[in-house]
Amino acid sequence: MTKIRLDGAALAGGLERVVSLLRRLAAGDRISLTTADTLRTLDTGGPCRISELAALEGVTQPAMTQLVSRLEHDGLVERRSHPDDARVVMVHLTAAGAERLQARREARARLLDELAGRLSGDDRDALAAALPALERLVAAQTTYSGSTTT
Amino acid sequence: MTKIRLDGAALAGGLERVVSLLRRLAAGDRISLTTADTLRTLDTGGPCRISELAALEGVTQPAMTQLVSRLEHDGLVERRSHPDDARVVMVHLTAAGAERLQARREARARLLDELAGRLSGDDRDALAAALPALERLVAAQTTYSGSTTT
DNA sequence: TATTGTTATACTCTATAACTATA
DNA sequence: TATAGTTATAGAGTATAACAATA
Repeated sequence: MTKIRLDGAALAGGLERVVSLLRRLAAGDRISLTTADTLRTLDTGGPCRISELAALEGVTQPAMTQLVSRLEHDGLVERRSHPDDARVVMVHLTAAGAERLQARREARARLLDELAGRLSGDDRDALAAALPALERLVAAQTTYSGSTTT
Repeated sequence: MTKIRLDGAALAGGLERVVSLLRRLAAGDRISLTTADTLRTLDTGGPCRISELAALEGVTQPAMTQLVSRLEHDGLVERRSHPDDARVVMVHLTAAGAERLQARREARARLLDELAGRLSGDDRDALAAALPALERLVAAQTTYSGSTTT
């Protein structure tokens, strides 16, 4: 299509704007980015221990303990014990949590559908074609983790 | 390329993951998302009044007053008076603020370059081709604003 | 009287440090 | 002794309400 080579700076700028966009779309939301992303992690990756969730979300273990406590209080997740190690707490997404996440996604999808409706057909095609690549870009980071020392 | 029609839900899911990715990349950062986005807004849109910044970032006017005070204390922005209306405070990005933003972008660009390096050439092309569309998607929202009542 | 911004106060969320329980 | 998680305390950031200055 284009001969333009992908430039990290351009990509960073584009993604930076995406964050800005989503922040504005989610402005009316009660739920914080960390909270939403934690639910998303549990949804896509399945049950997870506190320490691993903390590492994934880039917060401390105590902070994740409290976040999980809030989510548990709201009925969105459940604490369960690990069968082989009594020290470990496995966090499970509840049906209510999955529903909450789904509702949030649908609301966002409606807004994005509306925005996408203002684009040209070519633009929409370009976005649709890039989604799988975006998926793999994120996967590359997840695999990467470990030496993310700033 | 693909015949797949752009689906708001798929787009929402993809963008959701992008946020997750960038949050993790920025984990070591001192600077918050709101702070970074405020600097970005000033950089791309030029000087701006407090109330407008607050509306753009989805925070209250007092919160923006305090954020601007912190940024001013750090030398990243400057308060100047509006020539025609003495009530208005115009917030200007300083050279130091622009540098800080640039440094953050470059660090991010390096990481993204590294991640993109693990993708196939086709994937990189797809991302490069989608960036202008992404740009226009964000622009559509900016134009939109006003009736974003949840 | 309406608008722009600031100050006062309370609440949420997070980090660091100290602690408990299990391996 | 090391690991997983919790509790205690303090600090950053935000919201609501009350206020000051200008239009």
